[in-house]
Amino acid sequence: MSNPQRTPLNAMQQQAVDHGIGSHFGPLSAPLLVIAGAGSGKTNTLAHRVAKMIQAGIDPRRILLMTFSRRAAAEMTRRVETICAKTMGSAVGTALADAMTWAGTFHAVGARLLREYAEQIGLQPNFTIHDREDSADLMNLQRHQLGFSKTENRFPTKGTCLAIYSRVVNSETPLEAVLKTHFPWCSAWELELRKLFASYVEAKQAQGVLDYDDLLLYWAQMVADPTLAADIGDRFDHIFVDEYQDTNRLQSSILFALKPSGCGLTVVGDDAQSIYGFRAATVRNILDFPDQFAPPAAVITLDQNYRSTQPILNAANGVIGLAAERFTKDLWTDRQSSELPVLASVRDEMEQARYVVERVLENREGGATLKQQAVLFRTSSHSGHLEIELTRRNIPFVKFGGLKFLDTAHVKDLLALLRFVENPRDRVAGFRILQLLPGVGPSSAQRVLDAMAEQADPIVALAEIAPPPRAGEGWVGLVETVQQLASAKIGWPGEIGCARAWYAPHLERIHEDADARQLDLLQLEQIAAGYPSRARFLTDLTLDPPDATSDQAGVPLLDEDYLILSTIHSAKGQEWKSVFVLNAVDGCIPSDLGTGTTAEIEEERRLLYVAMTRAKDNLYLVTPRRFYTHGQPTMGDRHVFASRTRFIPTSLLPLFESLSWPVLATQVAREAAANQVRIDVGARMRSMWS
DNA sequence: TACGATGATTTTTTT
DNA sequence: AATCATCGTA
Repeated sequence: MSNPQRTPLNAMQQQAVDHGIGSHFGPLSAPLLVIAGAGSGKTNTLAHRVAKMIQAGIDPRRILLMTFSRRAAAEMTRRVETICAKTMGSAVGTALADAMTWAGTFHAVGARLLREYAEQIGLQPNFTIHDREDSADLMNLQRHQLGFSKTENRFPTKGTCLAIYSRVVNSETPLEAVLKTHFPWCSAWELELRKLFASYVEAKQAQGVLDYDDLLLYWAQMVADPTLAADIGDRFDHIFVDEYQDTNRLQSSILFALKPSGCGLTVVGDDAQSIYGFRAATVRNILDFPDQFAPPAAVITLDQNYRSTQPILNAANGVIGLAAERFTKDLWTDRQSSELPVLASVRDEMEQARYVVERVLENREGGATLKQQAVLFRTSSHSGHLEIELTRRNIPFVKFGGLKFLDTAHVKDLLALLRFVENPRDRVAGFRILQLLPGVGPSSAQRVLDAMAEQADPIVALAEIAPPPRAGEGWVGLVETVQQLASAKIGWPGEIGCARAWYAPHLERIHEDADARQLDLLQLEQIAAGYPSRARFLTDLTLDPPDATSDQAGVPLLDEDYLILSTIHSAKGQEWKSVFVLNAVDGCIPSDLGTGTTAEIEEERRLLYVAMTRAKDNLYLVTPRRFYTHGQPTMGDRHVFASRTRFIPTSLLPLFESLSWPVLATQVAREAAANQVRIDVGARMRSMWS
């Protein structure tokens, strides 16, 4: 995330910065929508606007800034600080930006407010938060309890159930409609699903547990009460929302409840970059925003791009220009270049990996560091071959998206223990921990948790319960550890060391590669040391997990150079000198899994657009002519022939430089082969007569 | 009741 | 490749 623009603000940017500030509205300006195209200096503009408000006397603690990731929030505050420091003196500027305490994701801000208001809305303040997998596990428990796991026809899996539930909540749409449009193959289960969801909600409440959706849902419910809405809304003079195209109905409901008049509201986004439809985000939020208010919100469009060269923009505009729905703008730039984006055809994914590595190294020779280059892909697994090739050639890389550190079993085990101590009614955590003991399975665990749930103090109850019959000596160790952790005698971060000491022998017993995993846990302990308390650690980690994985355990040091590998989704808001897009073929982009509706296909098109617009100087789209389908029992061959993505039809080809790699492979090979041949013509001639 | 083995079914993207 | 349900065995 370098600064794309060092020149002064352009006219439109300045207008966005100044809107409503210093007018008769005062700093509490009328609502503003900024349509900010890719690379249009959005972050910079927004940071200037925030800084200007602070300079105008607004208390930074009364500014709410909601971004898509914590990383984006941190970047924004950093920029605000720089700007303030320049104009107000560095000490003052830094102090003011430090006071921007309300910067984070919707979910993180929601969690913080809910803890504060817990008592008033009937929540226990020490609630724990379930990540996606914990939620799925709880859903699974209810699914079993209701007997849906042994229906005659297969009942939807826990993941599917959760996805349906989540969409109902986030899109504020009835179950029936959600099933019909997004999960038609589950329509027959509507009645059972309704029952399941009811029981899921009850379980969460009984256990003092919230899932991701609850953070928004409870918040929305809270501000549905006018008194509370006014109370919370008045805490903020101004609310900024970034990436507004990727918010859902629930989020916009919250926003309008906080600021019903729209005064003090700035939202920023780009309708052409809406790529989170699968999370119930709707592009309507941004398109309909102006008309929510009377008079309508002001709209300012930033369409000058400071990032990419004109040929890259031409290609990107070409792709998005074929969208079914017309978009609000075309991007343009001053950055001329004679280099067209490359469309490289390679034999298969192996060749693709080699091609990318060759180009990356070549670029490095040309002066670009590894960090200035990124490889993007639709699905996490698409980078598999590349990762192997990079490892083989000792090129360091960091991967964003896909499987994470926190999703590994051993990390989850350790966190579950801490969460169980934090909230002993959290059955998913308890279930997991209890079953780590040899001789304890689902039913023993169930019994223990039932007995704990009945008592006022579950921790005390745990010590008094008769141990499960086959739990053995491990039982005492667990009980003692839990009590010790709960007693608060050790304190934070010492507790995690204690938890790890208990877990170590189990890790040893369960996993072959215990040593490598042990290192992960040590790293977790390091991370834990940076948090003030157990509660904060658990909350922050689930809401903002470290999102990178690399070939080594842990992320390389900051001063090391490494190549970026990322899913397109995780690449949002970022930019690199050179960008490679893997598998630009039908079946990958668009993914053949979700090409049911036109809306889904359109989202895939925008995904390619997002990927292309990350590039500053060089863009390479790679298309393997065939790739191997792993897993699915495809009839006969395990590979499938691929064709160029449908989003780049022949009419767009002039915008690219098409090439095949390895260059002239067959020709070179033929020449080489011809060179190898040695025949003795003379001998043949002689033998003709013998 | 715990737990390993076997056979069937499968969605990707993330706070 | 991975997960889930069910069955057989201790």
